[in-house]
Amino acid sequence: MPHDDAIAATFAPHDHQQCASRVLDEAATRLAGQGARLTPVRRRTLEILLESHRAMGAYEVLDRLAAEGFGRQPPVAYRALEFLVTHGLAHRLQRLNAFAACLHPGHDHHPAFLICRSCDKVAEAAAAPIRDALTAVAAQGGFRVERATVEALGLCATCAEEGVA
Amino acid sequence: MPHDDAIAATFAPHDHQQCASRVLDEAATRLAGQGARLTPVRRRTLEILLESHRAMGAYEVLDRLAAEGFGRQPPVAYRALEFLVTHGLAHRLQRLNAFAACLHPGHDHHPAFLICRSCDKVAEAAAAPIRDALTAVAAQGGFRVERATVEALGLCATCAEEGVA
DNA sequence: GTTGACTTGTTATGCTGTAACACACAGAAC
DNA sequence: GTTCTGTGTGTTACAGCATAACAAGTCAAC
Ligand SMILES: [Zn+2]
Ligand SMILES: [Zn+2]
Ligand SMILES: [Zn+2]
Ligand SMILES: [Zn+2]
Repeated sequence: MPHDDAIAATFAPHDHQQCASRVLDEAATRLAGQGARLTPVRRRTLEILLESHRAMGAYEVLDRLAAEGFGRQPPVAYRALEFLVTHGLAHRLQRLNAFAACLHPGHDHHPAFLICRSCDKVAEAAAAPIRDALTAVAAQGGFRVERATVEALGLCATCAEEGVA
Repeated sequence: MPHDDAIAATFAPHDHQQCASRVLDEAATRLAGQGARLTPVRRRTLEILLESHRAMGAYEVLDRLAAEGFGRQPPVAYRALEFLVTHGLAHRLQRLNAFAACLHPGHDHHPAFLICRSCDKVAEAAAAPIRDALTAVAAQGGFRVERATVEALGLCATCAEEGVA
């Protein structure tokens, strides 16, 4: 589960090199434990997503892969992305038709997303309290929630401090 | 705001004829008050959405409109749908790339959606408690939520009673 | 070394959404 | 009543997102 300040850490300036390589290590370890293979395309795709905290469209990822000698047809990117999502290493953002690397693989695989409309960065927030509220409201109507999509658009602390309205 | 049992009412069998015409009346009244025009295409589009409690894709709506003598090109449907969404008479569902009529126009324009995976119907739930939880979690990270997308996939009471797993 | 599961690449196509332009029509200005 | 202006409706053409179906390479297991 993300710490209370995992959100702020995402948006604030930080040693992103270390941030990315930590996630990559965790990902490799995690996959090894599942017997899944982090092949070159898949690894490179994850690295590309990890270059920033933004979400990227599949075709944006594809352009990068193609430029580096991988296939240049859509399924190449979509398959790698689907693999990452399936194994909890990336998330899909419905609002953006885009993908973002998961920053704490192995924890909460259906987090709430906070998308800054100014810097475009995406943070993952603990979904449990939100899911609880949703489940409660739904239960009053006899509805059983199985999966929830929670994506918030707004302004991050860093952008707010810089005076973005 | 939806009543506690507005959710159940959506999924359970009911006098949908009356359900639809009530919404249509409210919509007309509401638009008149805003000086907006419920033209034939727009009205028909809303009626089509109101035929069921399901969400429809823009092209599905377009086919219907075209069959009834309206234009057969995508912008015809997208424009009518955009108008309805802008005026709070319909909602867009991100997960489904689809649109559904708003069942209580004028109340909570950013509800949480409950989508039944069995009967495909969509209900609107009170978003306030969920938004509060989300806002609180985000605030801990310094993030200010402006708009939130909350869409739950699950099973409605009616389908559950019918033994759908 | 052959089998079979998996991965990666391709071509082709389908679904979703928008930009730009032409015309019709209503109400205001004259 | 004519002209102007804004809004609405229709078109063509295109952009962006996603998948189906097939071919060929890899690699461990047998
Ligand atoms: Zn980082
Ligand atoms: Zn920001
Ligand atoms: Zn109804
Ligand atoms: Zn149902």
